[in-house]
Amino acid sequence: MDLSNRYNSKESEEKWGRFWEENHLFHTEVNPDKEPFTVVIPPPNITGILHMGHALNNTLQDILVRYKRMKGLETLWMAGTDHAGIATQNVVEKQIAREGKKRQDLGREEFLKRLWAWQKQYGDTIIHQLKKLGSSCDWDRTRFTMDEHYSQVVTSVFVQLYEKKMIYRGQHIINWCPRCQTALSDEEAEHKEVKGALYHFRYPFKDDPAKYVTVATTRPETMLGDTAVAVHPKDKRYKKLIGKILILPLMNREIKIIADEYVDPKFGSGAVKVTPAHDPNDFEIGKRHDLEFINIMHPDARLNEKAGRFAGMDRFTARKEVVNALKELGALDRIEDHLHSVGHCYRCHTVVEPYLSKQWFVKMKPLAKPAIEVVKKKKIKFYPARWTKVYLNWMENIRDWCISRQIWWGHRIPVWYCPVCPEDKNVIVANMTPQECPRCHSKKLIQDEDVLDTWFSSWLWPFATLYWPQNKKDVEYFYPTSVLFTASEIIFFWVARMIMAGLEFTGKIPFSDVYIHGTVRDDKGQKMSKSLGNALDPLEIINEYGADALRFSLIMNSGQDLFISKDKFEIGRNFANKIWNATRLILKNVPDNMDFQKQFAKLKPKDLDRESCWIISRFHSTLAAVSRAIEQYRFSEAETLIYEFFWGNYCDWYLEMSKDKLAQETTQVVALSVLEQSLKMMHPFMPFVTEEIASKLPGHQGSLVRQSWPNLKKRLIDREIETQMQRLIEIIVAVRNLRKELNIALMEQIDITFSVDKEDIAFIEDYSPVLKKIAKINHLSCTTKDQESIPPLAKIAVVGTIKCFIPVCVEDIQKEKEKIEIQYQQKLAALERVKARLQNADFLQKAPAPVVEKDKLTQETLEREIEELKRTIDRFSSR
RNA sequence: GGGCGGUUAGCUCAGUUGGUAGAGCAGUUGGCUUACAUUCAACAGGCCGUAGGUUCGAGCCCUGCACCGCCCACCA
Repeated sequence: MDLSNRYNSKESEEKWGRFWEENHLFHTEVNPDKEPFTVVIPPPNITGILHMGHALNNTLQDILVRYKRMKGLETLWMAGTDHAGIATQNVVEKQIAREGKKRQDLGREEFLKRLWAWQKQYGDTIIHQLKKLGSSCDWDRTRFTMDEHYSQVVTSVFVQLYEKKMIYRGQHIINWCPRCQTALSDEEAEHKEVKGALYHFRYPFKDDPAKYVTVATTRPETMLGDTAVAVHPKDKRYKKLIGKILILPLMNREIKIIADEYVDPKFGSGAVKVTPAHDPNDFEIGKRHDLEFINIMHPDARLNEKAGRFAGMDRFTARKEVVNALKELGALDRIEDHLHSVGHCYRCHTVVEPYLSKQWFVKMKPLAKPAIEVVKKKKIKFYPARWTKVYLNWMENIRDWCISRQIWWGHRIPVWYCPVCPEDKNVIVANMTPQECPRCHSKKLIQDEDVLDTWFSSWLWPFATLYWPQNKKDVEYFYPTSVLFTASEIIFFWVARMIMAGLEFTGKIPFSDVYIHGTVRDDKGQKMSKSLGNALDPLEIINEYGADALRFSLIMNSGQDLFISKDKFEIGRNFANKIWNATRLILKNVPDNMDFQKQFAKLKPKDLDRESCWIISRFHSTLAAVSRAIEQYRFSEAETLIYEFFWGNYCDWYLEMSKDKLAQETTQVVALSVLEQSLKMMHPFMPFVTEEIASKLPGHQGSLVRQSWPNLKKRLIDREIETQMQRLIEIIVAVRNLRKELNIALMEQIDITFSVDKEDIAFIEDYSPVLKKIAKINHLSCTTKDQESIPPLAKIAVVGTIKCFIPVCVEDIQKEKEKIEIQYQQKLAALERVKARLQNADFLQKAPAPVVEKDKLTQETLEREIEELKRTIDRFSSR
């Protein structure tokens, strides 16, 4: 067979990708004879394209899934995409903004049409990209979070929770994104440390305007909505002032001094301005003291008419203006630098505003309780285990979940309001659009405008994708799923909520293992993102290096967080190429129609040479370790083992030792068998190249996908021979060392003598043929230690108890010595020159710094080299 | 404020029952040996952050400290 000396990744990826898909090799069915293994994909958002995080996440899943499939389990990897409410709506809004339009210009219906069009296009794109990566999902089952059935499940789950009184609607301070113009959950507000300022203001007393109370804030504009000042009830400084009236500057509103335990007397002045409509703590204080709630802001964060003369200003403009105005009034006490954490929208990074509004919430405490239990009882385990604590800590302090979003793209909240019935009795929650109000039979019902949080659908993913609850057969067989792969950022958003939903709705845990992998960063440690311009595009890497190279290299680096630069992908590409070329060597030498598997089965140990026994033993040792590593989710370790075995043992030593025996049938059979078994072992990691190569082996049929994982044969593991071969390798390295020292070319035949203990004579004799061949030894003599006679002028290398030496003649040594002495003198002279230059520079102080630096470096280098040469000369003299 | 992770060769990192420090890349030297220059051979390079402790023995276990990074929290 004639094969190119470079592995062509593009060609075979296209070929095998198509082959797998056309033959539905990843398709799964309920099969009572087989044990099921299920993984659900973390559904990528339909916002755009595959990034490195996806590549890592899906490679990890694919390795395990392909491994389990080969182990004979009925392995379902559920594929799909997420509608990603806010994120997708944002990108489509940007798209129509280019036409100069807003979503309101299109209207809800038209806008949603655009979104569905987007979904059609980008949903397919991302699936296509997952396929290019080699992901072996059951594509026949591909789901989308807004599929009809899936949406029904979302609705029914909402209704269920509502009926259990676990969903409620209420006025609360929520995180509001003024740009997306929607409420966010606490998790969707990312807190970042920001250098801000703490502004101290003076609020004068009504009855004595000369006196005042100092309060502090990081958001001056909110003072326009203040309705009280709070102090700690036991604070001596303020005790007698409680109940007094202050005049709120700029607004000239009378506000009372109230006492509340919340206030920390040690912070600032010990007095707090209270803005119940714009701060969660103040909101609570406001409720406790029955204060007025003044909302001073429009949804887009411009101030409203309640803000007096500041109305219409953006919040940050108003911030400056309020400070200026207070300064003019003499009410500004001081401004301090202040480091504090500020919430940002996780989708558009705008500073979120604590905002009072009416939203839907899920009561989380009752859901969290069993979800804490299952993790504490180790029904669900995190890998690495340290994430358990992170999970538990969050769950134990969980707060209610704001699930309504003021956007259009998503699952519409299944709530209708009757305009006739009174305010608190007008809510109708139903699975289907109700025809009339059950109380007053009015037919003019109005549906809630809002949609549900994206994660309110994602949390059902492990079972809703199986057509729960209708498809009992699939659910019973494939659910609970086996393991979930995700990044740590997603634990709260998704993992925790899936556990709660699984327990609440199916009564079962959704998965038993959670594998948390690292984040992909650039080589400087920054998160990869399009906006930073440091993102490496997986598709570009696939194009340039190949999908297997991408996969292999990513996993190689996946111990913790990954710091990736482009050149890291060479290791995978080179390895794929190495496998390819090893195969070329073998195929060149074996007949096309050889039934090597059958012949291998018939081989007896006595038919085999030592190298063959060794490589077979090494294969099975590696296989055992690789299987164990995969089962324990130690994927990078598994790859290292494979790499060392295939390149370091099979190619570097076995094939080198066997090259000239490849005409012999036994060698052919062993070489081919180990290759074929190795391909199977490597297939989960590098599916394309292994398929391509396997297909070229004699007698090969079909695909590796459904072949079985190599059988571990412990009796073929021979520790003894592995140790012996290790020793032999060390000896060969030592001999090569000698040649290097003596300047003898690698290919030049040499004579060598070994001086060994008596019991090692047999070892040397046994291995002498291969030793002579690999180390290019012409004449090999062996003496025992008691009668050894090493000539005085020999080069000696010691390997354990074995000494090897080559005699050398006096002239050679003399010549070499002279050469080195000349070098030594030259370097010494050079050093003197550099030193002189440096001294001169110091003295005159006019040499530019780089020159001095360079000379210093040169001096260091020279000194090191001189040291080295001196040592060499000493060695010559001691002989 | 609480919690977690890291600190090992110039760079990126392995190092799971505590037993004489490893890989890849970069570097130096030498090889076009018809499988592979996406290669082969050889070399060099580490008080394993710091101070103590446990132990016959610590990169690994315990304690303190320093620096870096991450997460959580109602830090007006």
